Amino acid sequence: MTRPATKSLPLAETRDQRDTKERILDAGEALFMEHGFEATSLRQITAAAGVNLAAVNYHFGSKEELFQAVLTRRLDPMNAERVLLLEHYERETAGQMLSCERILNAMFIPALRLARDNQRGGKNFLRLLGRAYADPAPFIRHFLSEQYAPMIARFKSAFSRALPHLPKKELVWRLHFLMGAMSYTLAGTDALKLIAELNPTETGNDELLLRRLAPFLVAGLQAPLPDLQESRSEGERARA
Amino acid sequence: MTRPATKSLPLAETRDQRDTKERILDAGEALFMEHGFEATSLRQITAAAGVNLAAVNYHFGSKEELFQAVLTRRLDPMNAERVLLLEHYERETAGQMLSCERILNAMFIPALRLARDNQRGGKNFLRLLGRAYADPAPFIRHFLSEQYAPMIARFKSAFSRALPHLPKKELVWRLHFLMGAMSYTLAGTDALKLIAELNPTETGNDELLLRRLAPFLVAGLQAPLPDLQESRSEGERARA
DNA sequence: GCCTGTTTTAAACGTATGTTTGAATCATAT
DNA sequence: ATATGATTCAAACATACGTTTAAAACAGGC
Repeated sequence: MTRPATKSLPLAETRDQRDTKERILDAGEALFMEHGFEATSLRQITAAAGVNLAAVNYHFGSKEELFQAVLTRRLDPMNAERVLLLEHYERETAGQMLSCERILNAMFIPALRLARDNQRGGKNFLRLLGRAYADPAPFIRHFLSEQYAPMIARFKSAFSRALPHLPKKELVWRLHFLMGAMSYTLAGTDALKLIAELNPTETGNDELLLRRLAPFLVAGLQAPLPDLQESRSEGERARA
Repeated sequence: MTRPATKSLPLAETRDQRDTKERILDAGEALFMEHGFEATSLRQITAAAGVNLAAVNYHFGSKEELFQAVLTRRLDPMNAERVLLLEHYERETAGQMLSCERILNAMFIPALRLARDNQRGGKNFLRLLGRAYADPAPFIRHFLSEQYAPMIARFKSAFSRALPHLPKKELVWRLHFLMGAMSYTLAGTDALKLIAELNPTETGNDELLLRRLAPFLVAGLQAPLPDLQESRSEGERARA
C-alpha cells in the first residue's frame, strides 16, 4: 500500500533512482553521525541530499529503516571481508595454529581499509558506528547484535583455538574488552584529549595505530587468569 | 537580566529550591541517557520532574548548562575520589613503586562505587557517560576534556613511574586504549550481545568484572613495545 | 504587615517534527 | 503514440521544539 515492496523492473535500475537512494544514504550517514539517530531530522537529510522530503519514506519506508540501510551498506561488506581474511589466514597456515596477532589483523585490516576510503564513508562511518554502540534504542541494539553475530562467532572460535588454555567464559569477557578498546579507538572521538599531546603528524596515521593497539590487545588476551576466589575485593577492603 | 547569577541568601537553601533543582537533575540524567543530549527535550525533562517548563532556564540558564550540571554532579566527586585513592595508595607504599594493579584499582573502585549506588545515578549515569564520550558536539567534548584533564594527568604520571621503560608517547596511546575498554565496559551497553551467553547470575556482578578487566589491562600496559620500523604493513602485504 | 528578593507559573515567540496523500512527471515496452 | 508502472513533488496532518516574558505566589527580615 505505502511503497512498492521491491522494484518490478530488475533489468536496469534507472540511474536516477540509484542516485536518489545513494544521496540519501550519504547525507544520512553524515548527519546521523553528527547528531545521532533521534536528533537527526528527515528534513535535514533530504535537504542535504537535494531530494524531496517524501523520498526517504518512499525508498526506505521509514526513518528507522533508513538508519539500518546506512549501517548495512558499510557494515555488511566490512564484516564479510573480515571473515574472508580470517579464512585466508587459516588456509595459509594450513594445519598450524593461527596466532592471536593474525586473528586480530583480520579484524582490523578491513576496518582500516574502510577508514581510509574517504569516498565511501571513511572515518565518519566509524564514528557513526561508535555512536550507535552507545545508543540504547532497542531497534539499534537488536540490529547491531544480528549484524555482528555471525562474524563474532567466527572470530570467537578462532581465538578459542589460539588460546586453548583460556576458559570459554573468560574468552567472552576478553573479547568484550577487546571490542571496547577497538571501537573506541577506531571511532577516534578522543573523548579525553589524550591524543592532543601527540605529534600532530602522527595523528590520523591509522597504520601506526594498529601497530600500537595490536600488542596491547594480544597481551590482554594472553594475560594470566584472574583470581576469582576471594570473596572480598580490594574495593571493599580499601575503604580508607 | 535573565536569571540571578547566584543565590543571595546563603544561610539556608530553601528546601523547595533544592528539590526543584535536584528533580530536574534526576529527570535529566535519566532522559539524557535514554535519548542523548540533542534528542531530549526540556518539555520531557520538566514533565518527568513535575516542574514548570521555565524552571530549567531559570535554575540552570540553558539546556546545555543543565547537561553539564548533570555530568558534573557525579563526575566531579568520582574523579576527586579517584585521585584521593591514588594518593592514599602512594602514601601506603611510601617510597616503593606503585604497581599497575593498584593504580588501576584507584581508577575503578570509585566508578564501581558509583555504579552500585542506584539511589544516586548508578549504572544509568555510567551509560550516560558512555553516550557523552561518543557525542561529537563541541561543547560536550570541551567539557569532558576539561573535566578529566587533572585526573588523567595525575594517573598518567603514576603509570609513568610504574612503567619506567615505556616511552611517554607509547604510554599515552595505551591509556587511550585503556579508557576505551574501561568506559565501554562500565557503560555496559553490551553492543554486540557478547554477554548474552554468560551465566545470567553473573551479569551485573561488577565485582567480578573488575577482577577480570584488571589483568587484561595490566597485561596490555606491560606489553612489549610495538615494532614500528617496517614501512609496509601486514594490511598492505596481505592483499589476498 | 508591608517590603524585598526568590521562585513558580501560564502563555506566547517563530520554527521544526515524521508521515501521508493525491496529483504531476518521468522512462520505457508495446 | 499510448498505456504502465516507477518516481518525484508540494501541501497538509497534528504535534513538538528552546527560550523569553510578565505576572503571580512565596519566603523571611524588619
